[in-house]
Amino acid sequence: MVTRSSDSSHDSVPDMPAEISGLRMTRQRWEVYRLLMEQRDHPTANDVFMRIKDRLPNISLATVYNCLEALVQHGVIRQVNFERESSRFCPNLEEHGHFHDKRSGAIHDVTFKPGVNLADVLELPPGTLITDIEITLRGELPVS
Amino acid sequence: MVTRSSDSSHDSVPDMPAEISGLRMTRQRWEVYRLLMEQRDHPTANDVFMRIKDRLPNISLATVYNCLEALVQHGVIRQVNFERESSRFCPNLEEHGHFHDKRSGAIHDVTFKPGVNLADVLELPPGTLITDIEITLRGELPVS
DNA sequence: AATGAAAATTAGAATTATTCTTGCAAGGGG
DNA sequence: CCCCTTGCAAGAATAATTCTAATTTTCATT
Repeated sequence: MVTRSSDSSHDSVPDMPAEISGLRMTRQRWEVYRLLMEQRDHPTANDVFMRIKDRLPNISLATVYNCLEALVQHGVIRQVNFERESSRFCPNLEEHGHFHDKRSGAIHDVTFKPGVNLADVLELPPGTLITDIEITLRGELPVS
Repeated sequence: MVTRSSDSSHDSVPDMPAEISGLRMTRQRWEVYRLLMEQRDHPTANDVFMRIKDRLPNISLATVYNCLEALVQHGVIRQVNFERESSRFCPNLEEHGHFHDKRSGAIHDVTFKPGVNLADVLELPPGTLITDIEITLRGELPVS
């Protein structure tokens, strides 16, 4: 009978670092972060809550919200909103938008073509400081 | 003492049409629509509710929501979301995004530079059908 | 290892924007 | 004028998120 070793040197799960981007790591924050990195399908807070119960059976939903907020505020993950639906969370820190495929319900990351800078294609007064951009698209991917 | 004439021929307020874009006009829908056209500062449903009480003292907030929803669904106005804040409403039907100025709190419409088509600058599988695009920016306009 | 302050977690209550329900009113076609 | 559909009002209900208060953990320091 094989059981999970408490010695992490023989599996692929990385050890929890003391902090990420200045955010002190706790067991809960780490597991939330790890889950997002491993399942990059833009889960909601409640999705995270349900999925994480395997590893942290006693975690509360409020803690999931707290962890997600802390990770967002330290720039480790991004929060994504579609209309008025529940917020979703995304570990992709590259500049990108999100495409919501009406057929499958899935959300896909969308990048700009090489060399394109969004600020360059918009009519903005010179000197405008852009701190954050959010692009969301809805539609249907080709059936292929 | 000058009072508002019940004969509309001498002021600039347009008469209520029977319908707009296939949506049957009612007094409530018309006043909501007119308010949005006249005050293009992206009000929330509650803003509309408070502002419209002059003209329709008995309107209910639920009716404001219903009217806004009907107008949105008939493509007469657009619904705009910033993060998880209350939805805002916008009578500008041109393709445009929204810039939220952190300094003043105001929201400004932002258009693309001439000739730019967003679908052309994004990496999307050929054949993707885009039905809706939402672009929101946050930052600071120059002090000027 | 014990101590104490600061930070994090938990459970559940509270909040807020929005939607739903129900009964009534309006209005337009026959 | 009557019927039937549609819209409106008022308040209840819902759902996502945030807040509160009490405990627990962490971590620096003794």
